[in-house]
Amino acid sequence: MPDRSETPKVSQPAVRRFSLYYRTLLEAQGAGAVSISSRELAERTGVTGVQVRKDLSLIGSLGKRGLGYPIPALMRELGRILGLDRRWPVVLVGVGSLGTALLNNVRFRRKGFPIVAAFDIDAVKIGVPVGGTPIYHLDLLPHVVRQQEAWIGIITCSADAAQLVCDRMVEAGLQAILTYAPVTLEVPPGVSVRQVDTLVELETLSFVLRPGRELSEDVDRPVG
Amino acid sequence: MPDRSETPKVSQPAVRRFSLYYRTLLEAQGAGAVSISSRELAERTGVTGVQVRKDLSLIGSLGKRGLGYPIPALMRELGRILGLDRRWPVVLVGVGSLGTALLNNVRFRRKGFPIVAAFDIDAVKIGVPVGGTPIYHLDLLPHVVRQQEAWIGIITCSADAAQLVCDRMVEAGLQAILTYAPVTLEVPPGVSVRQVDTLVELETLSFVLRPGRELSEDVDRPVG
DNA sequence: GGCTGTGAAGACCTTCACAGCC
DNA sequence: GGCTGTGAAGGTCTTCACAGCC
Repeated sequence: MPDRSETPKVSQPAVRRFSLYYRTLLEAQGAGAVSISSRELAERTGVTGVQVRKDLSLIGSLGKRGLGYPIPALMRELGRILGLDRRWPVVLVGVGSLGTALLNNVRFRRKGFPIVAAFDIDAVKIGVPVGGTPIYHLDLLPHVVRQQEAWIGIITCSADAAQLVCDRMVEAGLQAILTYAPVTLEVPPGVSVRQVDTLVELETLSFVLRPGRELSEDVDRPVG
Repeated sequence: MPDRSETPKVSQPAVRRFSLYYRTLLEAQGAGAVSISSRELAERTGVTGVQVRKDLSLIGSLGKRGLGYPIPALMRELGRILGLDRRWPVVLVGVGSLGTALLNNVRFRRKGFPIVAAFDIDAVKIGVPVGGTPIYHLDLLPHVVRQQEAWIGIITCSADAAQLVCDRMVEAGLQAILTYAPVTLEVPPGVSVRQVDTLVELETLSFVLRPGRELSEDVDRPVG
């Protein structure tokens, strides 16, 4: 079966690097640059130059030998592959301190991932906007998801409630979930989950620090 | 050269899974279990059974065929490998909303990673403890790091300040840094960096959601 | 029957070496 | 000289198949 898709096969690690490249290109463009070399892209993202070229060769021969890559064309392609050529409304459940921190971050809105609504079950929190985002009762989730055409949900509630919240998100039609709760979520096929867990990160660090390692060496810099 | 170390070579992905196994063992132990099968460990962490057995075989033949793995022995070994057999004091720089959220999380203290001090340069924040943690001026970092014997630092300041804060952490002697700032940090060899970036996670999700993918499929569930 | 342990195979990802273009 | 592009090699991680034990 021929691959009709315009998007080449790109691995999970490559997606993360693409995201870093895109950010760097945005900065370089803001600084007035019109093209950029794989070496500079590499230095500013913490990967090797060959890796950058290999990654970018996947999306076609955009680079000019001796010159580097044209920033506008590269951004257009990367943006298309990452799905950044549109706006992705996001909903958030769990308006605790972490949820509040995310709601106060204007970066997501600026980058095309506006948190359009947040949900909780605490009557005290409902109705009082945080960072300009309205807070609704969790029961309104399906309605708002449909109305706003949201596909992505963020879970910032307690570990105890996370699976229940996840189930309701799936029920409401969300197909991608980013969770900060320290539990493994079960989802039906077709739904993507990403988990951010600070404790796991700290334990990864204590692993490299623990006595017994022969020599300190750089740990790679995955984007977490 | 013979490997005198008691710790087998364990890959980065394996470390993350070990962390998940450890958490699950803790839960199972709390529920009164004394042994656990690879299948159950697998289901509760979202990895495959073979993967669990392969991982655990690295640390010696602790399992009993037909019975599963003895929880206490397994936890002891995993804990030793992850470096959880001691307490790791942590310092944090940047008492904004994200920093505050982390300071209010009691989980880190309970799990052996107490945030013993936080730092900022905003006079309004200095001196007012958050979540029981004292807030000092950034200039005191080296002193507190030495006094508390901290090795791990968390960066929750703005992107602009992150590299400077990172440099001061390294100067103060920290060897492991967990950063939430969306910039690639440069550190000397011997210092480990982990980065958590919500926007990169969201872009990873928009990648799987973008139109053009032939069929929805599960994205693996890496832990942050 | 249920379960662990492990060499071999496979899939995946990165690095190397070098060809090719400006 | 500077830089990109890419097949081949190398390395790492996961899955398979099945042996072995309770």
